[in-house]
Amino acid sequence: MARTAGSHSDITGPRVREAALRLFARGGYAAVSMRAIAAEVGVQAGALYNYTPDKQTLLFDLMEGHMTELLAAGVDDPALGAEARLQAFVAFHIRFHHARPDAVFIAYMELRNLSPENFARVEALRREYENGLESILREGVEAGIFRVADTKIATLAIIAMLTGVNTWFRAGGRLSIEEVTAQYWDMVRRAVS
Amino acid sequence: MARTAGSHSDITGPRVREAALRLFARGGYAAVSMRAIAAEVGVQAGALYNYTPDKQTLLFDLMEGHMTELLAAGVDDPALGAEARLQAFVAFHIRFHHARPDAVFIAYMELRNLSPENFARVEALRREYENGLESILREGVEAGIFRVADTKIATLAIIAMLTGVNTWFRAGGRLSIEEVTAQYWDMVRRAVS
DNA sequence: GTCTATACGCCGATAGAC
DNA sequence: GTCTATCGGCGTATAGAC
Repeated sequence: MARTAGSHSDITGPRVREAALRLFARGGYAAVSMRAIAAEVGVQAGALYNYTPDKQTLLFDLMEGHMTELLAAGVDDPALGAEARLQAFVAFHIRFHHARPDAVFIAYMELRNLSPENFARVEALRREYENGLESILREGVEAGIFRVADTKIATLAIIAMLTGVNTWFRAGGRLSIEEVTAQYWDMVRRAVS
Repeated sequence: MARTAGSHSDITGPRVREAALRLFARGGYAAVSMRAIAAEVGVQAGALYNYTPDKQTLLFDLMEGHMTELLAAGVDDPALGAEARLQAFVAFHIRFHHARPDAVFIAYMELRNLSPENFARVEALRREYENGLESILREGVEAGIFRVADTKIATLAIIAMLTGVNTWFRAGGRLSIEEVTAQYWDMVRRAVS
C-alpha cells in the first residue's frame, strides 16, 4: 500500500504506547507529560495526537489492553480437577505478571486517574478475571477437596498475595521465579485445604 | 503563651497534614497542587510554607509519620507462643490498616515520588516492620509449630495478602471487619502449618 | 504524518506588606 | 502567620504549513 513520505503510522503507534507504558510506570500518569512521551518516541508533542485523542485515552488503552491480554491468556481447563486447576492458575498468574511488570504496575496504581466510564470498564475486566479463580475454588469446595469459608474472600486474598510477588521479586536474586512459584503454590494449597 | 493576632500555628499545621493526606490519597501526589491543599485548609498557598519547606517534605512527613505510628503500635509479645503471636499480628495489621486507609494508600502508592534519600528512610521502616513478622515465623519454625520453606517469602506473601483487604473492604458490606479478620487468620494459619 | 508555533492556564515557590 | 502579587516555567491541546 502506497504511503505518503514521512508516514509511519504503523510503527509510531506501538512506539507511543510502549513509551507511555514505560514512563507512566516509572513516574506516574500525572507526572509524565505528553512532551516527555514524545521525546521518548523521538517526535514532537503534537504528533502524538495522531495516535490518541488525548492523554486519558492513552492511559485507558494501555490498561484495557493489559486486562484483555490477561483474560485471553488464561490457561484454565475445566476438565481438570480443582487442585490441578488452582495450581495452574497460581503458576500462570505469577508468570504472566512477572513478564510485564510495567503494565501490572499501571493497572494497579493508575485506576484513580481513569475517568469514571473508563474505570468502570477496567473494573469489569478485573472482576471477570477474579471470577475465573473463584469458580475454581467453588468447584473444589463442592467436590470436598478445598475447605474455604468464603470463596470471594479467598479469591481476593490469593490474588493479592500472588500479585505481591511483583513488588519484591528481582531476577538474579536468591531465588528463581520457578522456586518462588513453587513456594507460593505450597502456601496457597495449604491455605485452602 | 501570648500570640500575635492571626497566629494559628498549633492548629493550622495539623490541618495542613490532614488536608494533604486526604487529597494525596484521592488524587495522587503529582496531581494535587499546593493551591488545592491551601484551599482545603482555608488559607492561601503561600501560608503553607510556614509548615513545610516544600511539597516533597510534606509527602515524606506523612509517610514517615505513618510508618512510625505503625511500628510504635505493634502488639507483639515475645512471651507468647508463635501461633498466638502470629494471630495477634494478623488481627493488628488488618485493624491498624483498616483504620487509616488514606495513609496506607499513600504509603504504598507514592513511594516513587519520594526523593532517593527519603525513599531509603521509608523503606528502612518498612523493612523493620517486615522483620517483626519474620521473627514470629522463624520462632514458629524452630519450635516445630510452623512449616515454612522460606520465612522471608512467607512474610512478604502474608503482608501482601493482609494489606489487600484495604483495596476491597467497605464497612456496611456483607461481612464485618471482625469476620474478615477471622477468615484471613484461618488462611494464614493453614498456609504456615 | 510530522513539524513549528502558540493559546491559555496552572505549577511550585518567593517577596514584602500588614 | 497570613495575605497579595508575582516570577519563570511547564502543562495539554490545537492550528496551519509542509
